[in-house]
Amino acid sequence: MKYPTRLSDAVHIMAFIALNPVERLSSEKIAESIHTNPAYVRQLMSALRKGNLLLSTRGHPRPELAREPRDITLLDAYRALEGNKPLLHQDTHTNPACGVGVNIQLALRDCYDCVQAQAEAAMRRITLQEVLDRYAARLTGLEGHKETPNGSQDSSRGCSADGSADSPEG
Amino acid sequence: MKYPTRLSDAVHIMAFIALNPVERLSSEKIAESIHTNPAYVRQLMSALRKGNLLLSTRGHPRPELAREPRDITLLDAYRALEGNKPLLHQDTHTNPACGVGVNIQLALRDCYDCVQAQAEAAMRRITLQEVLDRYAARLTGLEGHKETPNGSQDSSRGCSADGSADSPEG
DNA sequence: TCTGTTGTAATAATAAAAATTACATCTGGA
DNA sequence: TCCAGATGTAATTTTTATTATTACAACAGA
Repeated sequence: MKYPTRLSDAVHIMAFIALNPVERLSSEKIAESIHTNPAYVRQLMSALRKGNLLLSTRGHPRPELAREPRDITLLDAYRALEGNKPLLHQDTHTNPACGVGVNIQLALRDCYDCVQAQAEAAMRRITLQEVLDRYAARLTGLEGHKETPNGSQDSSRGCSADGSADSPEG
Repeated sequence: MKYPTRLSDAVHIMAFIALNPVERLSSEKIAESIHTNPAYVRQLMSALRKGNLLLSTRGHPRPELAREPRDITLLDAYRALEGNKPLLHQDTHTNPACGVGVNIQLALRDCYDCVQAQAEAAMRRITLQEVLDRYAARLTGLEGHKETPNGSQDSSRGCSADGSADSPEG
């Protein structure tokens, strides 16, 4: 760290809950898996709860997902944790006396909105179920090496970037 | 701040150079517009130079773009500044003894790669020329309120997110 | 009541980003 | 050649978002 890992940790929490629907699941137990502390886990769970993704009650170590994994998207989690915070950040401290600079940043905002929209569209297509499927595929892959064993969602959909593959700058 | 604004500042620098092809342009002058210090500007310029986006020589206050604005994409700048750093970060500090946690993060990586690919595709479609066009549109918009006055690239292309518009979580 | 847990606030520690300082090196002109 | 002004770059400090930690009231269940 210290790059933000809230989204990763939040998905971790939800996946962990989905994978342990039966047994007691305290924030301490989850924290052990993430290798962090229980209070941080509870903070993330609090955000997920406010985002209507998680159900949990005080003093009761049995958190539940509020919806089916296939109805929880990465974007849902992102919104719950980050609100409307963008992935790319403008510089809002340019010289106000320099109209050129101000307008360049404003022009950039339109462009960043494009990038944000595409990224969010991708996040909206990724469900918790897909993460779980990929997780399961990894586990079986360690022994048999099959693809998407339960395929409740098309995990092999791929994600071709319509602008073609990565090009060497030149 | 302190969200990263390197990309924004780098685009600012390139746009500023494109808009001032004639006069002397010292790093101090550019820094004035960004409202930062010359050394930071030179650091960014150094990265852009190494990315083959900028030409400049020691002691010579006349930086030039290495390519036409329409041949410089946002992704080019991103690569020059950030290399392969992703927009979303995995948590690489999960408990190694917890196979569940490890594999969840690995499953997440595949998903993040999707998001990254879409975001980069969007960045690849945005050129410096488009930023300049939007800048020009803003300036004229302040008086006449016209759209894309010089239209060297279709600035009004828009950026529909194929996953449909933003949905209220529910 | 007692133990264990959650929900939440407040504070500290960590680390990435930007700001700053310093200086060797170069250009162009006197 | 010498000087002023600039760049390129390294090193250090400051700032601040993120995570870690501490603390505790409120609640569940036995």
